[in-house]
Amino acid sequence: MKTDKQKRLEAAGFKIGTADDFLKLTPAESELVTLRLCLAHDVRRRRIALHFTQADLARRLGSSQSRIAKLEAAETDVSLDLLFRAMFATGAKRREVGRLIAAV
Amino acid sequence: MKTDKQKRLEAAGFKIGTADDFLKLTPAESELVTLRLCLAHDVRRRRIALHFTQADLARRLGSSQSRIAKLEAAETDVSLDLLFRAMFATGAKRREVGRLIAAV
DNA sequence: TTGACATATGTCAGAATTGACATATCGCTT
DNA sequence: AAGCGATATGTCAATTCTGACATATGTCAA
Repeated sequence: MKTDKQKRLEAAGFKIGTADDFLKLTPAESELVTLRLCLAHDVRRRRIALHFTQADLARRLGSSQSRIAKLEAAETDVSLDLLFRAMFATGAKRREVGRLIAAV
Repeated sequence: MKTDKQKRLEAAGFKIGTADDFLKLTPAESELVTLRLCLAHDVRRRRIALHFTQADLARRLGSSQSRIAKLEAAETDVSLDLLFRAMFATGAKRREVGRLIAAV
């Protein structure tokens, strides 16, 4: 879900850093980018806390190690669906996920 | 993102109601279904509160009226990506979305 | 070094999701 | 009843996302 703006900038040689909206993203776009980043980060955090390898989590999800690597790197071809399924596959409940998302 | 179990049951003539896991869903599946339902419901609630028609919201999202109808009905071919983009397009912030998701 | 294990990166054909469109149905006013 | 605006439902070609695979890179111990 790469925006046109992101595509243009990346074509020009720029990369998205951890900061969010120093590019002129609409508020909605910015919220979405941040959401993806914090989910990706938390999947990794939770996976490691469980002493799972990426392959372990992939097996649990019916996915593959390479896709988990991309997911944790928040690559643009990873869907929110997969991110949430990964969260839930690490045992997260809605309450925890909600708290994560709500955190400023 | 229809699970095999859901597919089997629906093939046998059953329909998913508003209740969640009276079918034998794994906890992860159940969390995902509930998440989708409450997002879909809240998009409609927020849209109506803004006095938007489905077509209005669709325009704002670069989508179409029919897709918004499907989204609000939580049809299975609607992605979480679209659900979240719709939430943000109604002006929701992560904090509100998080609270919604965390709510029991 | 070598080997073993974990993670990263690139590719691709198949699957899922998309917006667009047509059309049906509903609710409401005249 | 007829007209109108809003919503629902079905279809489909194009786009996006997917798991699988190959392979590269990194890390650590023997």
